[in-house]
Amino acid sequence: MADKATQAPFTISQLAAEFGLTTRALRHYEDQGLIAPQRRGRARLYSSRDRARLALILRGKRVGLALSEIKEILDLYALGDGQHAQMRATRAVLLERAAALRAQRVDIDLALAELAQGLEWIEQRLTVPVLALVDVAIASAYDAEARRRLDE
Amino acid sequence: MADKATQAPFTISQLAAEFGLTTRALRHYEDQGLIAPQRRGRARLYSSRDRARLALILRGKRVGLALSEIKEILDLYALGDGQHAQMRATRAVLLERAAALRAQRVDIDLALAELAQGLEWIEQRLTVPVLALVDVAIASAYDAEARRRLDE
DNA sequence: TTCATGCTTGACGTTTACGTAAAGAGCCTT
DNA sequence: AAGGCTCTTTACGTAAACGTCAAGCATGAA
Repeated sequence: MADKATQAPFTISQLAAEFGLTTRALRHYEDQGLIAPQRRGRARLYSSRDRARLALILRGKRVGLALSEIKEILDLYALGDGQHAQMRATRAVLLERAAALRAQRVDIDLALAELAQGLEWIEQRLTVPVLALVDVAIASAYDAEARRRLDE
Repeated sequence: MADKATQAPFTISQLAAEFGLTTRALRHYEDQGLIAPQRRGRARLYSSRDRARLALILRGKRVGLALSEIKEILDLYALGDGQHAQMRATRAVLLERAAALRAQRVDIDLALAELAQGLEWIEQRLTVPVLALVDVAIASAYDAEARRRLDE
């Protein structure tokens, strides 16, 4: 019944391996106050609770939260008083993040559109046989702008 | 006919203002070998050609190219020999960028989906009247995982 | 001549999330 | 006792694109 491989107290390298992280990353999270495993001597011992906490941290990372933001949320729940207040605060953070992500998405779409234009421009010059040199001279937006005035 | 305000040779601050950049940024582009205006004494004088080049640089930035990548493309066209070869190289870079952007968009979508889940989770706990505490206890994925085994 | 501006070249600082040594401690095995 | 392995702390390094002084020329106006 009891798994022997990954049980109760985990060493840092066990947890790192399980989540595909480096031990450095885990120590870093600790440095930043995101997690604080017990010690047996100096060595860290991660409990299941710590493991769950780490899972939350990684969730935060996946949605693009900074470690500092994740810490804020985690700290909120540490207080554990007015549940609703914490939830509302967390919701605010997440909504902000969602808005930021959507904004990023828009930027990406714009960038893709501009890229498509550039590619189209190039594709034409690569496709059109040497005959259509006229078109090239006309359609060239870049060159047009660059050559309109050749001062200096 | 001739605009007096922004004409032929531009000073660094003029160009910066026109494109909404800082002079530092322009000097940085120069440091990185992206542009090289003439000098009158030590002062930089940007020609229309430089201005067009800067416009291209900013295009590159908008689509998410690194300055080093923009430089590569620019350098390619500086050679000016086999046109097609340059275009193909540029196309390759742009296609790569497009692929990267699409990948980023997928990541964002995944993040948004995960965020939506988290928000839903929170929203329920905020909405559901105190009566449905049972549901709370059952549905809680995070808590379920965290509480299943409270070792230590 | 003296100022105010605007330009110049260094050159270190910033941000984020770790990477990468370096040097040592603790524990188990041979 | 000597390795060998995993753990520890300390601390500088990294990447990108500039930001932010600092200190000094240069030029046109007063």
